[in-house]
Amino acid sequence: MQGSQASLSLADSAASVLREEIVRGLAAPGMLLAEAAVADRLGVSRVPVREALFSLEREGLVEFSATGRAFVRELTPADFEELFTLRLTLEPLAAALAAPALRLDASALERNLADTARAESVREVTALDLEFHELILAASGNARLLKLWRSLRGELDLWLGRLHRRHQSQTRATRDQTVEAHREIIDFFQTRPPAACSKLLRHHILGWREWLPLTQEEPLA
Amino acid sequence: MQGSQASLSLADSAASVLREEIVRGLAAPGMLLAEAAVADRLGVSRVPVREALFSLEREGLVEFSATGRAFVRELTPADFEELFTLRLTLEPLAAALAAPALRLDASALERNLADTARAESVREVTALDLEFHELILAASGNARLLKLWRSLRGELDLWLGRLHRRHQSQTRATRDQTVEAHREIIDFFQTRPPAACSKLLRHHILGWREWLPLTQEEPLA
DNA sequence: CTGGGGAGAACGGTATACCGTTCCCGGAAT
DNA sequence: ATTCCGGGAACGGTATACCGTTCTCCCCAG
Repeated sequence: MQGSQASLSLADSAASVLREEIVRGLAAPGMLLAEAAVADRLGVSRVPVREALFSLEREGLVEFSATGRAFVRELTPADFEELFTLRLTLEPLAAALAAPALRLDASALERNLADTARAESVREVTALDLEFHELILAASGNARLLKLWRSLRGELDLWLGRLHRRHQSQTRATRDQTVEAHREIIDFFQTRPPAACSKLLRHHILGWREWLPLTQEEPLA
Repeated sequence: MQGSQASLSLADSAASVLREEIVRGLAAPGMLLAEAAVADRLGVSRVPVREALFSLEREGLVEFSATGRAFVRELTPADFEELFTLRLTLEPLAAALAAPALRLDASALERNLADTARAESVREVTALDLEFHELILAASGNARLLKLWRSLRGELDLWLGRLHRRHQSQTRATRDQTVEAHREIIDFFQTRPPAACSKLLRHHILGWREWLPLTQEEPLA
């Protein structure tokens, strides 16, 4: 599956365009996203843009000033810590809940893993990595849990994009490491009880943070 | 700081009105909330109503059909289980994170407790109860954690409103029980380590669920 | 009585326009 | 040079209008 577009509404496609621009770093952090300007640039009216901005706010990519102006989100190391803490809580829970279902059918995870093994850029690996985790959340059967996780995903994309842009990560090493770790996770789901899967996820995320090229440099202009 | 109103926007006030109607049960579950009809009724245009509906969707009080029509949320017992599971995860985490701050200053919790002791209706107790928990989330220092919890609060209000409307709960018993439990929680924060506070919150929530007059009757027309 | 089809009403998506507020920059006073 | 102030441009909040789609209900055929 690659499509996922299906966004017939201008609001959705406007959100897609802006999301892409923000995550790729084409829109500088702190930059004003004036409704009229964006609308003009995208060739639509302000209404869909307005909705798109609200969506992006929910995703954490945009923040509003007290007077209602939208800006590209600024990220601080503290923000990352918050995200990390929440992943560390939500994902092990999801793993425990999803274990029974994934024991019966881990084919979606397997497909993702196969795709990851073929990935040819860090960007691709990162996207598939997040997708892998989202599959576990989805398999948890708790729709709200998945929704909460998704509300964090935009910021995650943003962070990873910035980090990897700054540090030219090694594609091969990144990919192999990801594949190996995910392989182990799938095997756990197939053979170990839910509690073990939960703990493994926790360690996986701890390791993920360890591995990230985190530095407290300036927020990147 | 006491205000917090400041909602000059029609969108916000429209959301408030609708929220109140939904939580109080004046708007039946499944009822269509047509933009034009609501706008007409509230004496505003469709634009602010539209935004209000999106806000309420984020709060879980409204759901959209595939074609974009807004309906008052229908709740099933499974929905409640999801909420319960998430509280059971998020709140102990928040308690652990908030413990250091609350050890230094639990005055907000104390004030809430005093108010609760004076409450004269189940509705009041319930509102103050949720407020108590939200104070802990706020004290965790993790803004996103608080945001996640808040995104569940609307549904919680909705559930509790329905349950208590159906079962005429005893005000005095409810209040005394709540005060006692919250008293213990505050004391833990003052004297025990974060891990103990975390566990207590977990038990508190387990007890809360136990106590609720849950029944699998029809979804209540 | 039941199922299918069509017409009209209902509804949401979007464009455009207006208004009050906020923002920003330059000039004047210190 | 710095601060304060004012005015015009920029921006968001809202109202209104139009259009295509979806719903709904009734009528007709079986």
